[in-house]
Amino acid sequence: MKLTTELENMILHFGEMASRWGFNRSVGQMLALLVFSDEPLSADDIATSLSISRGNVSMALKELHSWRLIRTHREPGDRKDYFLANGTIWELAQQVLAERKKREVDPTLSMLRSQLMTSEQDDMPGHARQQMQEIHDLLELFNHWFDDMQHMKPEHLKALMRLGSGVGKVLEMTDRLRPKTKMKAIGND
Amino acid sequence: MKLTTELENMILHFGEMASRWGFNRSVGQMLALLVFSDEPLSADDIATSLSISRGNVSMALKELHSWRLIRTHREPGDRKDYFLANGTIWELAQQVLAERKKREVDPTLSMLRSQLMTSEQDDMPGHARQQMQEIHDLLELFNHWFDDMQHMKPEHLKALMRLGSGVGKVLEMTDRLRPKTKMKAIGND
DNA sequence: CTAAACTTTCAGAAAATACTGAAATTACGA
DNA sequence: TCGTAATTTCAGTATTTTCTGAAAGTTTAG
Repeated sequence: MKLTTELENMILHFGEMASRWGFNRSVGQMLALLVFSDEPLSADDIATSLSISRGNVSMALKELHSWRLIRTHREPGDRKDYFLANGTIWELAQQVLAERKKREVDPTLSMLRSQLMTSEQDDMPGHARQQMQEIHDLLELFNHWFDDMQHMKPEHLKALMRLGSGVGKVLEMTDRLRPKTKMKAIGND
Repeated sequence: MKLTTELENMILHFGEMASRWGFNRSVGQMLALLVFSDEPLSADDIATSLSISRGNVSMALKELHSWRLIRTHREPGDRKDYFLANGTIWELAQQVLAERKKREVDPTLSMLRSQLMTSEQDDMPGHARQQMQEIHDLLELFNHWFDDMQHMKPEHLKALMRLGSGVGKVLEMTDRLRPKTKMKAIGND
């Protein structure tokens, strides 16, 4: 696996961005390498291409598996494992977002939920409790919305995104035309 | 600023989550403290409440300012600066997302853009170039959509999120009724 | 202008995170 | 089942990130 300078630069860039995306440099570089490779690569291929240790590759592969971003391919009569990206770019992005939601949102939501449940009329200042409720409600809204979006067909989701805020206009109009539907929450400012 | 155990726990939680949200523990704790406080706090108040050094507070305040998450309040006849959260929870969340987009998406998008512009018919493998194009298109779509959403009124945006994937149904229906609008991209799978 | 009150900076220390490589373990073909 | 090829683990090391506290800088009342 000889890399051109340009591909190499792109892989290095993904390595540098990795920590901002929730994983470490090696994981980022390896994901890029596998996404850009048109054939599955062995762990040794990866270690050689990126000049990192075999042990590091093994740990990073585990991490990538746990994010469901790669899968293993086995060649009959060959003991080696070969690895490749687990789906299209769109699917990988969905997977990353889902995993990040799980790590970045869910723990806080559950902490807020239990806090707001248990403490009834505490010695906690009213303003603090109110702010916690706001954060809770925002995260809950986000969570439901996100789950819903994840279940939409990619093509529908893409079309919806392309429509952008235009969707608001369409819904307002629809609402005016059909005031008995559940969309009536729109336009109440 | 004496903290109750429960408030304290919540602040510690925000500190632990901070690194996943793009800042460090002190910044996370301080943001939580200021969000939950019903009055502006001085740098010394903060250092005392959180048991961290004055220097650390100063650096974290700079960071919070750069994210536009706090603002400074000055009391006439008092030399101290006092700090408070810069808006509602919703506004703070928007601000965090905007800043994260800037740090997590924009650099990669511009790198991909220049790569795809300059290299015409390179020695770069076709599959790699194709994948880069896919990532580029996805990030561009996301960026436009995100900008659009940011310009919507919070109440409209909340209503839209509450509607969830229901919006797809509404649009499909609207589309069937009004096939000449630009929403016709919906439903082509 | 001076001095006290407050804030910022930054070198070094501490803590957290990532990486290496050799040893242990596992998986496979014969 | 055995031997070997491959993978995983993890203790030790290296690197990166964060934090401290003292010194330098800034602001303001008098």
